[in-house]
Formats: sequence, structure tokens, C-alpha cells
Amino acid sequence: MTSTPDGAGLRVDAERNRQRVVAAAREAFAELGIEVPMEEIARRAGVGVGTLYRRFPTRADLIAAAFEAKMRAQAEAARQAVEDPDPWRAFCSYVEQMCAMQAGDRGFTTVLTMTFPTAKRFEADRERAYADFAALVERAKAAGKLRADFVTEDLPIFLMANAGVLAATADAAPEAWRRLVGYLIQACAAPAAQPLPDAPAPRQLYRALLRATHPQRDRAPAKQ
Amino acid sequence: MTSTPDGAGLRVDAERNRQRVVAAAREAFAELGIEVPMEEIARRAGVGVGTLYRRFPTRADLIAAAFEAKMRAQAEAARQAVEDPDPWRAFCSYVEQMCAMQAGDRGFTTVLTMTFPTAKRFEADRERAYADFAALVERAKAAGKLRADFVTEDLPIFLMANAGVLAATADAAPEAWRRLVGYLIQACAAPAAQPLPDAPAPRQLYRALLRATHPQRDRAPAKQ
DNA sequence: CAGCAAGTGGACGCCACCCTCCACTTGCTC
DNA sequence: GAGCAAGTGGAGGGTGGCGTCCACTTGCTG
Repeated sequence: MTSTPDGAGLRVDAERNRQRVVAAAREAFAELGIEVPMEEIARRAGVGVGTLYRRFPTRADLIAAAFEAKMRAQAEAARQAVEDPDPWRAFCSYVEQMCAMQAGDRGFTTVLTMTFPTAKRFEADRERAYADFAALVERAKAAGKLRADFVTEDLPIFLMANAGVLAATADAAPEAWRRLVGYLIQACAAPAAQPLPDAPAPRQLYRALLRATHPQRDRAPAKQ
Repeated sequence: MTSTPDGAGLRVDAERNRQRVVAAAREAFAELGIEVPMEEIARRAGVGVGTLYRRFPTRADLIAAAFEAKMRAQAEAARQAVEDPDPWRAFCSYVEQMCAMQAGDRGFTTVLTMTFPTAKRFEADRERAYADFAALVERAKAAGKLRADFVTEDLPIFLMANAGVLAATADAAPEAWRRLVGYLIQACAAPAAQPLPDAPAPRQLYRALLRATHPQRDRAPAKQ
């Protein structure tokens, strides 16, 4: 019996290749996004595509392996923010950190605002981070610093917005996202100037996160 | 000598087909985005791809034809906002209208935050709208309603952000974008709570708008 | 109503990417 | 060091989009 979820139990050469693939994937995803051709990753890793598919039968498997560490780091950031004694600074710095992580990695930008059916591995970190963020929100509201109508669902919205700016400006204006985040953070400050439109229901938002990498494929109503 | 920029001078059947193609393109772009396969558009129009390419040799040509009216409508909205006697309401309603137009049309979302080398046709409207928007900004600042550090380059950033939310939520949470816009508008209200990170330079932003539909193709550094 | 330029559509060649399959190589075990 | 399960890589079949080309059709002109 070989091959546990990760590399343990593999032959040493196989394990070495596996790690090369993951490293290449991290690099390629960061640079080119999670839709980068599998062949590009194999090329960077110096292995054949066959090898890559043997170890990671689907793209989602590879994504899970490539971003596991970053997902944990992300959850860690939430945990650290909770430990910050200043509620408002904690809130701001967490939001900023998330956005900064997006700015540094095209692939992570997508992964943060998307959930993969397969990637159960991410769920634990996601939930941990979610709980910590909820705590941050409560604390900042209690301190009178965060507007009372802020809801946790707003964070994913901010991240999606940031993703949009990054997608458009990454190469030409790599600092533009900071401007957006500046506006958003300031808009979060108490007191609420005006009521806001309703936030999407958690279920809706969850469905939005679930959207597959490729929105929809088939589509041939055969008009006429 | 036939075929002026638009349909004049074409044989009547050809002109009818041309219009069908444009109508089909509008529909398909709105629904599926500007990357929809040419074949899908031809199918919807009930013509062969050959006919489509004869009239619109490149996708950009078709995009230009399909969105000409909306671009004009967009510029018109700016003009109307300028005529609103209330400076702040004018500013807000223009920003909201732009975002709403994005929400209603996947293709337009992209077109609004992108400029096509070929699409000289859009430039006039874009510049007209830009000038009007600059006037809105000045007026709202003068009235003490818009924060002094707002710059016109912020509008494209907002639109890119909105595009990101729309891309992620369009199907599952179609109202989520309103929440984002709510935050953004309120963040624009005077006085500036905190300084903002610098806005990108106009030139940078222009380069960002120019990014091709397909970010970059070739790419084979042949590592090793 | 004849003649022809204009117009048509879809088959086709091309290319990028996906993923599988299998003849060959290689580490590990005894 | 022999034997073999594990591992390898890349050729190749499948799919889907692009854009061209050309034999056929059709409106227009005289």
C-alpha cells in the first residue's frame, strides 16, 4: 500500500518528482493563474504530463496541493489578528493582508474566492479563518470602530472586487488595488453614513463561491 | 464602391444579415461575455461563420459594432448627470448607473474597462464621458460633498472592482454588486477620513485598459 | 430576363489543450 | 544482481475554437 494523500510511501524518485510538480505548480499558478495549461506545469517541473496526471488526476487536486500552505498561512493571519489588542487595527490589517496575498499570487486570488468540491482540505482552514474573522468583526463593532451593518459576507465581496482590480491592472498598475482597499476600509469605519443595500444571503454567496472554474460549458439550445 | 464603415451600400440581403449578426452579437455578448465563440453568434444570427467574418474580420470589429449604442448611451448618462442640479446626487447616480450597466451585460462590463486599439469609434464617447465625469467630480468637490482626494482615475478602478464582483456572483447572487457600490459611494463622501494610497498614474491606468482580451499568449522560456 | 458582382455557408486545415495509454526505465527487495 | 512493481514520458486521439476558401446562390442593373 503506497501513496497516502500526500507523498508518503512513494518511491524516492517519485516523491522527488511530486515535489517538483507542486513547486512548479505554485510558481505557474502564481504567475499565470490556475488555468495555466497542465503541460506548462509539467515542463517547468521537468517531468512528462503523464507523471503529473498520475499524481494529480485533476486540476483541483493539484490546486489543493499547491495552495495548502498558503491557505494555512491565511488562516494563521486571522488567528494573529485576533490576538492584536487593538480591534480596529486588527480588522483592517487582516483585510489588507488578505488583499495583499491576492495581489501577490494570481492563482491564490482565485482560490480565495472560490471553493472546490474536491478541496475538503481547505475547508478546515477556511472555517477557522471564518470564525476568527467573525470574532474580529464583533470586537471591532463593540469598540465602536466598525460600522454596525457590516457583515462577514462583505469580506468575500471585497475580495472579489479586489480580484477584479488585480485582473485588470496587475501588469500595468500593480499598486492600484491598494487604492481600492483604502476606500473599502474607510467605508467600513463607524458610524454608518447611510444604509447599505442588503448583503447577499450566505447561501447565495456560497453558491457563488462554488461556481466552477469554467462557468459553464455546454450550451447549444439549437435555435431553430 | 460599397460597404461604408457600417452597413450603407450593402445589398439589401447582406444588410439584413449584417443587422442580424449585430443583434445576435449583442445578445450573446451580454449573456456570455465578449469571448463567446464566433460560431455561437453566427448560429444565433442564422448565418454561416463565413458571412460573419466577411462583415467583421476581427472580434474587435464586431464588439465595436455591437456596443456602439451602449457606449453612446453611457456617454449620454454622463451628460445627463451634468445637468442634475444636485452635485452629489449627480455624482452618485452616474457611478451607480455605470455599475448597473455592467451588471446588466457581461460583455459591456469588459468593454467599459478595456480599450481596443481598433475601436476608435468608442474614443469619442469615452472622452466625452470622461470630460463630463471630470466636471461632476469638480462640482461635487466644490459643494463639499465629495472627498477632496478623489480623482477621476478612481472611476475605472471602481468599475474593475465591480466587474470582479459581477464575475463571481452574477448567477448566484445577482444583487451583491449593489452592496459593493454602496460601500464605495459612501467612501467617496467628504470629508476624507484618512489619506488614501496613491491612485495609479493615468498612463499606467491607460496601459491597464489596453491589455488585450487574452492577456498574453506565447510563453515558453524553456527553463533549462 | 440575362449576366454578373456581391453575397453565402460550411467544410476544412490549423492549433491549443486535455487526458490516456503503454513500451520502456528504475528503485527496492530478497 | 535478479526480478518486478512502481514509475516515467511523450505520442496520440479527442474536443473545440479560429479563420479561410470556394463552389454555389441571389439581388441588382441594363
